Amino acid sequence: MRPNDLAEIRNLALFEGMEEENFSATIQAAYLQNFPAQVLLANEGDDADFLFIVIDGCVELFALANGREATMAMVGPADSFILAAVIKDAPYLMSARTLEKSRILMVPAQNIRNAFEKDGAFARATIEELADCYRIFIKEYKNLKLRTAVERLANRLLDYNSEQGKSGVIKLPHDKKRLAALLGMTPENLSRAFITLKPYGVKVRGSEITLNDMEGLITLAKPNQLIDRVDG
Amino acid sequence: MRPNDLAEIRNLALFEGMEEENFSATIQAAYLQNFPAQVLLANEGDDADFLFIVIDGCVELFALANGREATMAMVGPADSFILAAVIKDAPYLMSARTLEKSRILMVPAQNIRNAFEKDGAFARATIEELADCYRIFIKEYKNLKLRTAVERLANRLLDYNSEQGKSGVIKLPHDKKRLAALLGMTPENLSRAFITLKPYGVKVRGSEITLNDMEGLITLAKPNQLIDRVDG
DNA sequence: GAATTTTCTTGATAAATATCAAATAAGGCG
DNA sequence: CGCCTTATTTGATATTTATCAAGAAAATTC
Repeated sequence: MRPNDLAEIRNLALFEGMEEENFSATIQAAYLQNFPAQVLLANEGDDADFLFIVIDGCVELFALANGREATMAMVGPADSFILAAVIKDAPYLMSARTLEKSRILMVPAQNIRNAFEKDGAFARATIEELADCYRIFIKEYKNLKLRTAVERLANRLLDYNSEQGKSGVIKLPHDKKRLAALLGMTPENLSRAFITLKPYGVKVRGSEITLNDMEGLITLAKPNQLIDRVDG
Repeated sequence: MRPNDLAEIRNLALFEGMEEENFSATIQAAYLQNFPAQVLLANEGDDADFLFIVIDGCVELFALANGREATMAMVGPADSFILAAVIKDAPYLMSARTLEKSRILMVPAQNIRNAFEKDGAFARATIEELADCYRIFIKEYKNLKLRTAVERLANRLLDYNSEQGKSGVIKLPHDKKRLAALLGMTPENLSRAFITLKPYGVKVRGSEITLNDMEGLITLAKPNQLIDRVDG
């Protein structure tokens, strides 16, 4: 592992307050790996052998059942995933695949569990991290249960706009098939949802979306701090 | 607070390993309250002033948006709720109401946060509790995203059957309006879902359900350890 | 840059789910 | 018990979403 990488990892919220001794012991056992796109990192149902942390790139968390596939979340730099399974020493509830070339830190589950037994600061950081991830999923669950497909899309566009500097011009961060899966709809439906949003100033040109009527879009979307990541 | 109650609370997973000193400090500040049915205990959007723990009774967690209401979870004895908001010192993402006469322990949020700063055992118990609740919600999210309404009902019936001694005769723990909301459908749709399950040996007599064809029902439901609480 | 593959869109249709209205059943109360 | 309220079911219909089948557009490969 390069010293650069080490510093970057040390700065992750999860490891920040950890005692030096515990940090080096934990990291010594970890692997920083480069993966190409479309690699399966974890398989739903398998025992939680590793905690994963995305250093660079993008990972899709998904689940399968009854011949259907659901995208559960997209994970980017500085995000960990499947922490709860690692803590419970239980099977992963989600699978994970890289969507692009990605650098991933893999920490053996046992080391994580040892570390928060020994290190109070790490235990507290773990609590924070868990609470954060937990709240994100509660919001996603509310999103799915309380909103129609068009509303979910509208709010997601507002989120992307906020993340990308509120310029009114968005670059979709994933292809539309994946965006559809993330929003809990089919690709065909996503196309139609975009058409439904046309009267609200939403212009689609490939993966570039322009928002020309923020007022109108917000009226339709009704963004909500208790559901959305960022408020439009 | 009666000594009986105190012993009961001491045995809750969350407080079990806590140092005596921290436990009494935490509990001294807490309230054990009796509430009638239909009392709003927490309101979505409010600051997290209390961690709630159900000692007796039943509490519904729900959320509102766009004129719709979604039931998020049902909480029973020994379950805590809205722990993540308390930890993050952030607004509740869900509201909570008693469904029946209930005894609820209310611990001021600040005491919880103090306690896991000071007490390693409590921090670890908090991690476990959070991870458990988190995984339950991931499962619910998968349930909603991967299954049809009829499948969700079929699996819920199998869960209830497992919980209630696998006798093949179930007493629904909530009225059908609430069951429908919990399963993410309308009451009308729940009625029709029961009719759909009739050929699979599901007999409805009020809130008593009889399962006469477990084989068939399981074939339809395809219960899944990675979604359901208990495997049929 | 032409061919090929993949992604995205569109149209037609089907299935799932919700809504509205009314009837029925069940439970609580005087 | 009989009345009244609430919960549940049923029917008719509308809406939402999915599916299937082509096309059109983009991206990739050679």
